[in-house]
Amino acid sequence: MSTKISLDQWQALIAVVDEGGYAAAAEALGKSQSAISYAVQKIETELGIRAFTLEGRRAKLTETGDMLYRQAKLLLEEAGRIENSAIQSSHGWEPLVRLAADALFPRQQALCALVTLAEESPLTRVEFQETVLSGSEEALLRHEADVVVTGRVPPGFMGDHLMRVRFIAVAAPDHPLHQKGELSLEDLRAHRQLVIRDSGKRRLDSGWLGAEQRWTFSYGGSRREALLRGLGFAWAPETEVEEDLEAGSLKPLPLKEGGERYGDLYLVYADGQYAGRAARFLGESLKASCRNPDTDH
Amino acid sequence: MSTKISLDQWQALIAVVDEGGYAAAAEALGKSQSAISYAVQKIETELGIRAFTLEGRRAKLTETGDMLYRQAKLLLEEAGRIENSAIQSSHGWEPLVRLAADALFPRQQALCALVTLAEESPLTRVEFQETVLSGSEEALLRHEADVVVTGRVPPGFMGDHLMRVRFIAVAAPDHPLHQKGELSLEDLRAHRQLVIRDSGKRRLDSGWLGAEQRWTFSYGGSRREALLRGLGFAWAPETEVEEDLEAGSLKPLPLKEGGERYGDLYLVYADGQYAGRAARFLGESLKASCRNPDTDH
DNA sequence: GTCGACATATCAGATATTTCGAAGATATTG
DNA sequence: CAATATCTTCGAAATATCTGATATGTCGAC
Repeated sequence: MSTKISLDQWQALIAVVDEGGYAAAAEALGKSQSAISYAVQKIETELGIRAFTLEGRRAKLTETGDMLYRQAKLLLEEAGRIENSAIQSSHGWEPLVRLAADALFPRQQALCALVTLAEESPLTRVEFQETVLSGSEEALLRHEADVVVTGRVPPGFMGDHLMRVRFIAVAAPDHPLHQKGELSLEDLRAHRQLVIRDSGKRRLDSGWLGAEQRWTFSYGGSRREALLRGLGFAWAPETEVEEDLEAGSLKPLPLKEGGERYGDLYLVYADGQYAGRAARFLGESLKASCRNPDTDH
Repeated sequence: MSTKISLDQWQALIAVVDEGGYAAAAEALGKSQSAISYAVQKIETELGIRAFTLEGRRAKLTETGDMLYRQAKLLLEEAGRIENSAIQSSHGWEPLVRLAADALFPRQQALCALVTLAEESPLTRVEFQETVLSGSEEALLRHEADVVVTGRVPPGFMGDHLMRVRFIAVAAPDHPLHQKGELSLEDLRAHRQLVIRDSGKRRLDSGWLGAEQRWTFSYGGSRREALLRGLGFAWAPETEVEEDLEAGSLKPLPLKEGGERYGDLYLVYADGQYAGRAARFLGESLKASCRNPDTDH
């Protein structure tokens, strides 16, 4: 493997782009302009390409330069991550754990696990991202989370089965669908379905059911509002609508067939066997909370 | 971003592991032994960890060191790739294009596109990997291919729809299923199904159909043999069994319902908009061959 | 136990690379 | 056209890395 270009050199290039100029880059990196200039030139001569062109008195990225910038940025992030994880692997708890959980996962259980973690390691900060459909997978692939609860485990990752989620079709009690007695899936097709938008960049249509009309919500809370107002029906995870069912503000649709759908959720560590101590602890807490759902608090 | 450790230092660590010792690593990198020692120590002091322990007179990786080794190896590969792609982005054709195509994709069309590429750029070498199910996705995620034909586009990648594949259930003419007249899916369940093994590390069961018995083949050719001998039935892409159907050595099963299944194939570039010239050309050829399947040769 | 072969650690000086500061080049601004 | 802003260039200085010699420690043989 060649590797003629050092990380410092890539960093110089990145700084020039991010800071908008050689001088600013030098400032940001605590070096002199000429050092930056030297580093960038070195990249250009070593690779035999031009990363910047002098557009007037301003440096402008070339097409090639843009490619290098993006890739190098990932490279540096990767390098930084390795160093951090090294430090954390020997010392105790990492300072930050990022959890990405599919919205299907009961929020209660996630919070419960986070509380358990906080009790064990109060100094570990937490970032909690709620994702929809491909969002959790994406967080994993982009290394934007350390612990992920997802419905699909991408190839190359190990997933622990966490729980099975039961979906039921629900609507407000005064919704027209509740006036018809037993329903077939065909009956649903004619009514408005309320779905939640994929939080991933690539919007996957989950295609639950080919309803003619569908309204899309970016967040479960707003969908619930719409459901309560009778604006449509939805396939919702049992746990999400439990309270509304008890309160009678939502009622399950009386489907003849296919009245239940299931989805599975898996626990995945972004760093596999090298997950940090806090990540591992959080993962175990999540698993525990799925084994004894009664001990919720 | 911290990045206290340089690529050269990581390279030293990697060489020590790969070559089995400091002295050998020095030899391999064309440096002195003390330089290696210095580099590794620098990593250890900067990160405050120990990568090696002296086990007797031999250096042995610690748990932490093992983690670093693996991650650093990826880091260096990444760095090398960036440099290469930079060089290629300005100069013409890259020297190597790696195509990973799902086995569902008609081999004829893949080869046809490769021939077109070879005519245009004879010096570009080609690596062609045939994958099954998650295998193509995995090739993409691990950056083991430049151009991928896959049934599933992982989040974060852009996929062009290439073609729709029609599956039909087939068996040899003398197979018991052909004696029964019209069949339901239930009838299939009782017979042996011949499936192709997922080529990804994580073996996904595609769960086409819950047959009680299934035999798994790692390669389509061997499954065909088994089909011809009447050892079971299979869901096969239309194009794959075309000839056998014409020759009468296989017959489609007369299913009452669900006699057809469909799968979609997408074209994905591993490097997105920065795909090399040859990769792009190959991708376009693949798309063209799907638009005019008649021009095959 | 003592010795030699082997493997890594350490040290001082040599070498290479990176950085700095100042001066130079070029384009924009008023 | 001067004043300003920005990147380049260049020699000198600072820093990091490397080398070769030597130290330390282990293993196995006798």
